Amino acid sequence: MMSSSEPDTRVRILKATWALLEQAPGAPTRMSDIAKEAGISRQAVYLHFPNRAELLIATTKHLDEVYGIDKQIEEARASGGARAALDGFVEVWGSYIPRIYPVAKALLAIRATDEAAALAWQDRMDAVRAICSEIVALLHASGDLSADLDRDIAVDLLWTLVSIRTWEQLTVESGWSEEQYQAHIRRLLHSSITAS
Amino acid sequence: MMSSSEPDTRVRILKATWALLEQAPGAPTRMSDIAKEAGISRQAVYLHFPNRAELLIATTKHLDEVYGIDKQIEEARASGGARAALDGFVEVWGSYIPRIYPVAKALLAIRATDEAAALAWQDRMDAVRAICSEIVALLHASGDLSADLDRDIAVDLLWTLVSIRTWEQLTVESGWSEEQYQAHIRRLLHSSITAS
DNA sequence: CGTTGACTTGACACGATGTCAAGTGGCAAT
DNA sequence: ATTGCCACTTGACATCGTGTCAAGTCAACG
Repeated sequence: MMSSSEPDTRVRILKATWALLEQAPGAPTRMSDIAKEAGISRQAVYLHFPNRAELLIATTKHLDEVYGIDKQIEEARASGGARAALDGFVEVWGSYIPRIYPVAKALLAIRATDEAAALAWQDRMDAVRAICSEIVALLHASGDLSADLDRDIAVDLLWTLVSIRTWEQLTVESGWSEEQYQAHIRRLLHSSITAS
Repeated sequence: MMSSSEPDTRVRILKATWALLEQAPGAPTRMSDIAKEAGISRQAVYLHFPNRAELLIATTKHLDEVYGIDKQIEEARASGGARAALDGFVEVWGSYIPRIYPVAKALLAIRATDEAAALAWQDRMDAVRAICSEIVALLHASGDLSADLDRDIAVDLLWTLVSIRTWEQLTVESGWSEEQYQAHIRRLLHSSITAS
């Protein structure tokens, strides 16, 4: 039987990484810590992931799968009109950010020194930007895009306002609740990128 | 003559740090690189700064002094009415960010592992927030603050929209020019936090 | 002339990543 | 039952950057 060519060790490592980062979002989280949490030796981690960066990248992908974020975003985008799509996106994405934040933060940190991590992050951000672009297109098509706003500019603006960094500043640094974040970002977007 | 109790070595180190970070905003920039750039031995750097974090902190303070940022912000705030103060702040601060960005980026990076760096950064951000708070107070006093915006919320929002992270996303990541950044942030603030 | 102080040289400890080599133990095919 | 494979373990080691320590150089200044 080759039902599972790889046993659940790989997944155990991913879950251990996730758990540790979630427990202490600021902490260093060494490879040895992760191994201990997964109940295996440090070297065994390297049998599954070539290095720390790839492990973190795999962890984010694992999270994407666990919460079917793609599907959720797709549903939000397809629901009702352009403005509803925008609001839906803010809600879905705004609920997702807090869940991935600890892992995203770690990935952002090694991005500075690791090329692969930088590319992986870039990929994710490009995906978010693509969604923003679709929403702006919807707004434009329905005449709901602010008149004095170039479409490319609107995409950049939307992408920045819903970015993880912005979320971080408003919640972690300013103490906003998840509800406050969503409500005020929604209002901010309404007043700045949609037509009055 | 004790005209200079400390010769210019300290300043040479600060300038070397600045120069290296500016040349290659993404690069690692080791202590040995800085020493070489300053034309001294690696150990000599430690005669002036206890560690990497303190060196980076001192470098940012040095930058603040070189460009008298405090004075510029003060001038902008005192010029004309509340809306003029807001615009002036965006201009002064928006011109300053690109200059300090390379050093700020390095400081942000070690913030994760270094307590002192985290505190130093916190201090700087608190100072920016204080300015945002004053501007919101001015807007409120002159009736220029958007009616459906709590004052605290407005401060957080303003602070986030003019943050270095937001600047980073719009210029470095989205390719905006300095002029585009200033113009669109100004417009964004007008449409979202001031009364129509 | 001698002392002081900034700087140099060279060595070292430490912590974390990543690599290498030699096991160990279970499970499966023949 | 024996053989061989495979995931994993154990332990050692190279590397790299930070920070420390100790001894020495050299010029200025009394």
